[in-house]
Amino acid sequence: MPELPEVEVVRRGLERWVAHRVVAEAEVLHPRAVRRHLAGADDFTHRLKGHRIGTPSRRGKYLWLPLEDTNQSVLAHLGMSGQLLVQPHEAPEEKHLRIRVRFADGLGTELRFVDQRTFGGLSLHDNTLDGLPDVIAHIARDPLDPLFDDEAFHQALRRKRSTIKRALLDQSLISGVGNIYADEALWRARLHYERPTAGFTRPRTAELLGHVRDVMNAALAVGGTSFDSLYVNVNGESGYFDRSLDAYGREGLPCRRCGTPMRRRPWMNRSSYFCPQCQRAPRVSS
DNA sequence: CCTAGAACCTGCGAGC
DNA sequence: TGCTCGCAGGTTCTAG
Repeated sequence: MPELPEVEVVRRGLERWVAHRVVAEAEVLHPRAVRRHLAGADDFTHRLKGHRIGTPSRRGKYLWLPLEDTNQSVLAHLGMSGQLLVQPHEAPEEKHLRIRVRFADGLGTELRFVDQRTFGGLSLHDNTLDGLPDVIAHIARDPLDPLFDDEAFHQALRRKRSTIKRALLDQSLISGVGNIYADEALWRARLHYERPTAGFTRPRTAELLGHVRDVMNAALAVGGTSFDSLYVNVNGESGYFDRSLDAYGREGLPCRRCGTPMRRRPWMNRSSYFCPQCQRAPRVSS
């Protein structure tokens, strides 16, 4: 479940159902799921065994499980279709089950990484001094992080010679925003996705960040966005925010503000949804 | 250095 | 019925 609210829903589930348990055995069923663990699948399983899981953390769309009494964490990225599920041992194997982790306790459940498209995966890394897996040191803080620096983000926008949606999706500037929440925040802010970032004023940046935070918090409150069974929490349940989307997926439907039919435009191998009336294209579009 | 675009995967629904 | 095409919530590498 790709974007920040969906990943945070998963993190909370792991905190409740997986934290403080000791790994008995891990099993890698598809090598691609551990490709970011450069030492390979055998090394991954060997190093997990016998360690206790600490409190799960998250930055943007990445989450990680610290291994207590080590300086390492299991890093997880869900990619486009990854799921982390807590399942009873006897539950039938999912079609795209890639990794299984069993625990040394009598709770009767195991952790499963299921991923249809295999863009996601698990890997083990050393932590930096702030307790962050070293390979994601370049990922910016996310907008729900109390230490996110609004002013630094604004200055970064001004320096870029790019457009606003590209910047929102740039995980080294601001993390956790993906295609859905970018379109939602831009609709709320009445900004066209191809607005150049260089001309952003401080109030405009502040307003946009406010909308990013509002839409993510609203989604989080109802368990995230899921259009289908691919995006679920650790118990396999869907969130409800798809009912509250104002832009994403609403091609041809009336804008909820002005009634103008919403449009979809191919953009960066995906789509951008916007209201042609409320979100006017910049005069010089590149 | 920077930015834009393609590549990486599998499956589903629409259209022929 | 069955084929092909376009599309899907992300990241990363390459070309310019």
